Amino acid sequence: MLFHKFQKHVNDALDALVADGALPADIDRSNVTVEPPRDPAHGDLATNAAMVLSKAAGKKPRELAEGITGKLTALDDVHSAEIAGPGFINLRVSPSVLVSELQKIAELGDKYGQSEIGQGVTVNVEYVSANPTGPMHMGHCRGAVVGDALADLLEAMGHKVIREYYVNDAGSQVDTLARSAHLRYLEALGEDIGQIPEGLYPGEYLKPVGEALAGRFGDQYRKAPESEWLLTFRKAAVEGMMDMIRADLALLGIRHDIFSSEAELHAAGKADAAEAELRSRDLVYDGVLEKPKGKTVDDWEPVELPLFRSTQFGDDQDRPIKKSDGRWTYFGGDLAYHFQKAQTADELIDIWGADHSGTVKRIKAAVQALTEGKTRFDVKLVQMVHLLRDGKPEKMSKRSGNFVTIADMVEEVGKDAVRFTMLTRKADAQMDFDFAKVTEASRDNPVFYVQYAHARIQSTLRKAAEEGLHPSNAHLTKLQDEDLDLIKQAAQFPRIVESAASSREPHRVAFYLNDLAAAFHAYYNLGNDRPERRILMVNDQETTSARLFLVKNIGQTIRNGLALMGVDAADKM
RNA sequence: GCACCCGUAGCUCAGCUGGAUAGAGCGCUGCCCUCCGAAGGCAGAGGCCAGAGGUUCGAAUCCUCUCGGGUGCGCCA
Repeated sequence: MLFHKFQKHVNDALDALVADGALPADIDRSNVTVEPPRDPAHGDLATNAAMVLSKAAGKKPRELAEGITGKLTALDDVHSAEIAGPGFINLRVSPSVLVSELQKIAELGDKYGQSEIGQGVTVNVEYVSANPTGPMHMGHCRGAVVGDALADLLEAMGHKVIREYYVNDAGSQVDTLARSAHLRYLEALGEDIGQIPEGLYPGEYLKPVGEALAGRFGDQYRKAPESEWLLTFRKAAVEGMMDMIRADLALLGIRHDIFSSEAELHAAGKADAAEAELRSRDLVYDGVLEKPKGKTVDDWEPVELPLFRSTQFGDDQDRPIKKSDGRWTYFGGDLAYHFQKAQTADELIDIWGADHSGTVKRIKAAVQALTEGKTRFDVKLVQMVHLLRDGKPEKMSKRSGNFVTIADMVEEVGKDAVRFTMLTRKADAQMDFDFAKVTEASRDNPVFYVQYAHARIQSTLRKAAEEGLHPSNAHLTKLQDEDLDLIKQAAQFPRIVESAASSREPHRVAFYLNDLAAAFHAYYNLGNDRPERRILMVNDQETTSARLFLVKNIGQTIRNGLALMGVDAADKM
């Protein structure tokens, strides 16, 4: 990859200066960067090496820069190296470097942009993890897309990735679900259930579950006391909900490797084991919490509970792992769950909705305590999405009556628009999702704009083929400045993917693709005013073959980027 | 009261983990289709990066405080 190549060139130049005695051998180079400058007029790449190292080297930046440029200009890959500003070294790369990068795209195909920096490191990405009490709605959507795209990115970096969903099937909300299902079961048996009572789930999505239960058990549990059917109904209802959720996720192209059940976790004694471990290290103790501040609590009574010392890790207060009735708190289970995940992965990532931001500290504390700080653990918070239609808030769904489901969204605008749009904002900023705008065929809709670029490329290739013109790498020396500039844009791709993966910010790929598409559209339009800048020129088949080769691989790059976001590339539209 | 996130052009947002004169789209002004997809492109105007301190060769970016917006804060999940 082009950037690594020049990083190496700079590094070699520094080695050479060390050999010359011009630099101390043990100098810290970790801050040396090789990046494209913000202003293209400054060249293709710039390094800050001279500025960063000047102090330790005991030399003025420009003096050091002269030594470095001296080494760099001797290289074939370097067309020119100039010192600028406070000590930047601006590099222009040789055309041959760009041409070989283009060949690289063609050679690697779908794999262009991938890397091996993640080899040998397993990352567990937990995302969605919606409660199994109803269908997926838009509140889950962004986290689902961001988590899935992040998993794709990490895989592209060579990581082994485990995509995991934590099923909260142990809490009291599952009892509520079971009772709601029982009501639907009675309904399926022909009883008039009237209004769904307050406190139960009113959604019609439970009807099929009730029918299935009626089919399975007949009227066995019609009159039976709750204690006889609750467990059975819980299990069946959760399974029904999970089937529905899996189907909803499939609409978005999302599939998890593992669904971990909270109930099974407890049944297997994992929480007990985690508690015992933490107690042995005095990180869990029995204590009484103070009355919460800032909120009036009517029924507050001080109770002794097993508490995790999360304050030792920066949390505001210690957190209970069990309730006064002896059952595990959500946190108690989550703590054990993360410990379990850490057994099979080197790094953990959780994708959470911003409404859970208050619990980040305690779970980070727990992971740090349980893994003794050895497991890297990030919680990525995904901010709220406001649904709009033509700029006006839209909260209701026609179909479900009370909330907009993922199925509604995908049905209306399509998987690609949903996924791409969810990635057009950094995750920690709130975003608007306007039903009217995400399907608009215009410049300011990035989904369309990028897909249009790809379709335009495919169309050009088709048209060329009709005229007997084909892409070929036989005459790439015919490529001129504007062609090479487009290669430069494509050559950024591996770097962008790498930075998006390491910073855990999948939206960078979306913004990059928008830039690449813009560069292509501008390139394409050059031919409007200047016939010699057209891609297809029947009287110059050599240049045409080279440009077709270029354009074809721009298409490849766009496709690869879209694939990382789980978006299909259109060949025509 | 406390914690977390956000504050960049009139509007919606980027800003590559600290780099050079802060970018893009929309909107506004003026251009480019007898010509590969104009569903596109080119050019122009538009900024005290919320504010104040600090860190350093260098800050929109890191630290502290203030202001404004959002989210959350019980043994819920």
